[in-house]
Amino acid sequence: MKAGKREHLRLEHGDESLTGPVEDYLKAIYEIGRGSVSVATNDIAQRLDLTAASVSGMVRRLAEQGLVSYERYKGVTLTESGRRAALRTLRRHRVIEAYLSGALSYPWDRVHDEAERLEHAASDELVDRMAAAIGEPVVDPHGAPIPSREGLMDETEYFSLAELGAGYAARVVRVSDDDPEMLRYLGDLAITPGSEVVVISKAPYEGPISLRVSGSLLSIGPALASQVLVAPLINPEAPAH
Amino acid sequence: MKAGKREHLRLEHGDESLTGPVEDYLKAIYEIGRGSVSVATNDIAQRLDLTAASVSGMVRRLAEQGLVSYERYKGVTLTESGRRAALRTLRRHRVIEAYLSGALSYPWDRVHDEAERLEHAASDELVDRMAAAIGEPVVDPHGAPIPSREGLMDETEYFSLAELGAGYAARVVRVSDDDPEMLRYLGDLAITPGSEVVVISKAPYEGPISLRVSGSLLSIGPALASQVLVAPLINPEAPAH
DNA sequence: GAGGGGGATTAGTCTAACCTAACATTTATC
DNA sequence: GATAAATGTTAGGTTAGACTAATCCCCCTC
Repeated sequence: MKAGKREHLRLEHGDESLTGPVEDYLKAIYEIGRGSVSVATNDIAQRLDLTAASVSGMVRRLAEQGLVSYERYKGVTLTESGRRAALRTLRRHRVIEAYLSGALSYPWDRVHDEAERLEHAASDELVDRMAAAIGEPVVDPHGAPIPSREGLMDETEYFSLAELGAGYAARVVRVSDDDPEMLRYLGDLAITPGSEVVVISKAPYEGPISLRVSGSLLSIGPALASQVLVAPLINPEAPAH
Repeated sequence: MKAGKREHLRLEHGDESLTGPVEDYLKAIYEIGRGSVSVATNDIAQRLDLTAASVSGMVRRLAEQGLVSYERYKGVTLTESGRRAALRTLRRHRVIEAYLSGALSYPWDRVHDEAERLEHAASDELVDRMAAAIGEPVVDPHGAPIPSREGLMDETEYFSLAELGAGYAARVVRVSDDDPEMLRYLGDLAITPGSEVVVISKAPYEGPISLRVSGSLLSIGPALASQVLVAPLINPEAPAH
């Protein structure tokens, strides 16, 4: 059913040395639970493309290591130490993405996969040097915020483009980063962090959304629109949900 | 006795996807045997800091994968495919070292350890971009030759500074790269690839070697001198062995 | 050609992380 | 409040790669 055999590597760059898979679990738990909410094991399994049984096993080990708190059949929550580790990995990942894009002209649809591997091998020193070399970026190429060295991250939540009402203008702040094909498509449409969009109309019943983006008119489906986070512009009141 | 538990990671960046440990074995076999000579399992064990038993087991697996040819109690030799894989890893390692040093100002005594981890995670595309970004270097910061994309490497052999006779001048071409403390010391002495040394005198019975390096006089032991490879200058005949 | 010494191998364990299949628990529904 | 559906967990197996302890094989010496 699943990806099959795969092996692991204990990381030894600096701190407490977690394995690659452990870092991936912590990152997933953080991202699903937005840092604090309790997370279902099945959701972790889905995100990491593993079986639920594997996650149950790993989660128990994470609890033994004090990285999560966990009660059977209830969810999983990061402990303070797990949270710090997750943010450290997240910082590595996003700094690497930003560096690949900024310093080595990597196309934005390919930085994610490369960073996914490098984040487990790069030392904190390397990551800090990368960050310094490109001017201490605060977001990655997809607009995701980069945690600080100290483990602080901007946790502002944004509307998705799908939630924006007709007539409203907004600035794209972030797009989801793990589907290269989708990223290429968004890039073609000029829907990238920083660009300005105006919702011209929204067809009912999950219908297409018409937009103006940098002068041109285009139309996208709600599934895609929901992957684009925006900050509303000008309009005094927040758009209706 | 040894380093204990450690886990592994299947690499999936591009080619045939070897595990980190497998890449390390192939690299070690290549470096010990200079690419073609048959290598003793114990020598591999020593270099990788593993037990001989572990190496025996792994070498059998490598043979099954067609990466080495191996007959029990005889040595191990890389097959063509193993040789290619070794050179690919060596290229990754050295390009990364050169990049860290050239683009991120990493000190030369720390690039080795960082590259040792990154070489298993970086894709060939990333390595090629790094190489391009620093002008396609042909040697790493310690003077070791970088294999080409096509898997060709300069295999010139050099004398060590310990073999150089009194009175001879030479240019340092390469120093061994895996001992950070030694590298810092060599750096302090200005014994780095490209610098010119003259052997003033050599005390007998493994005694100290007096040198002139960039104007200053200094004296080093033969153990250190043997870690420094040089190309003789001017003098018509090769120095006596 | 009979030992010995040292290098190399096998035998048997261990661990992390995964899997499938079977079972348990919680939640939702009537 | 019983039962079905959904969700989660255990049991047991696999793999790569390491380890220790015990043994084997080659070759060198006498």
